[in-house]
Amino acid sequence: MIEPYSKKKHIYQAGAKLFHEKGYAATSMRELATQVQLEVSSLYSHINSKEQILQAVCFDVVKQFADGIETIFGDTHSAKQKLKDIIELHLKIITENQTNFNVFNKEYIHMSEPKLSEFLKLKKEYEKKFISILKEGIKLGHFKNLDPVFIMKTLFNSMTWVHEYYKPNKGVDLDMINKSMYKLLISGIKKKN
Amino acid sequence: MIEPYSKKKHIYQAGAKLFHEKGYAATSMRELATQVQLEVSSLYSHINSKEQILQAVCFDVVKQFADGIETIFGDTHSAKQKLKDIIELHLKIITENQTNFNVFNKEYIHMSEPKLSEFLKLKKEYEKKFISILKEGIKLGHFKNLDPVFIMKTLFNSMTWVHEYYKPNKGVDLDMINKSMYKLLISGIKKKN
DNA sequence: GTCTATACGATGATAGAC
DNA sequence: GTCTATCATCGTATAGAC
Repeated sequence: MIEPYSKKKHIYQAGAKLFHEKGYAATSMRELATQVQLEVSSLYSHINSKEQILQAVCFDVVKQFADGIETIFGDTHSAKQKLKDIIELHLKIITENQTNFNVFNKEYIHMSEPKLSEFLKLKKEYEKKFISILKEGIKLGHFKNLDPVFIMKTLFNSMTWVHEYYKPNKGVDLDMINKSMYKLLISGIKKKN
Repeated sequence: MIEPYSKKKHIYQAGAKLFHEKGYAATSMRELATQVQLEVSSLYSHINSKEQILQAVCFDVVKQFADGIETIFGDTHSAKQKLKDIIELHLKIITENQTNFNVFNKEYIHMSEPKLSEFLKLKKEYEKKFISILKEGIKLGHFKNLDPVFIMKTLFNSMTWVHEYYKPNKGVDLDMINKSMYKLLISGIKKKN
């Protein structure tokens, strides 16, 4: 293996899993220690604090969003194509980081300052680019004339649950989810006649 | 006042607010006591446990959903009209119970058995009625032929954030949100040409 | 109903031996 | 790096005086 087995990584992953299942505040270091078969105190040879694990997860995910939107934002496609790419980006991140995305989405609030503000800043920058793409599409008359913030929030939240649905070994793959979600979000529930 | 001031109700409301702001597990009884200007021990003259507050909130909201969908399910409207009513029901519950809805949506997991199972049963029953309405609309060719579970989950989550947007004193009222959301969900982001 | 006092287990984190 | 032992604090909840 290029990447050698790392106990540190193991602790981070087990931590994220517990945060996902029970919530950050309800997860104890003792439980995490049990999961990775160490005594509690031994954890601290690998990490500095419980919150450090949360920070790593949240920043990892928010950076994936930031990088993704920067690429989309920077290229020369139409607003319509960019929106399609954004939906694809979301679904890719959510399905590829099921555990981490959930922690990012629900538990970030438990970070303390100054990390919390740093995190929120990255999130805000992402949203600004998202909104400006929506604005462009509205201006060009391709998207409905609704508040872009309203559209963005609706879109973002509409996709937050898909990790529950994603079962790649049972025939529910990313491509199928992409197509269904795109149809639903772009042209709505109503069937054309 | 018809409804006399009740310290018990005050405690429940303050509790829900804290659960909403900090999460159930991260909220302490000491903090709640401070909020309602009592000593911790005095709280227990009004409530039996912290979890009791969570239970009250979660069951209150899930019953609003259950009652609402039963009415919609039982009447003679078309599937299209029923779906419109469901969207309206969601938005009404979310905006009228901003704090409680959030706790219901994010913190229910912290209930212990057997209350948790009881709660999940009510939620499931609600979802079944929702799905059967979607199935009917699909069968009649009014809705797109997508997995009704996929549609339901997307719809539900797309609306979970609107309490952040609802500012009735600043011109953002329920009627406006209803119209925007209906447009967006039924016919999508794409503008007709 | 509210208080003071307290029970007592769980919490995140550290010290120091090996 | 891992352990045992321990710390200080906080958690929910109770007992009993007033």
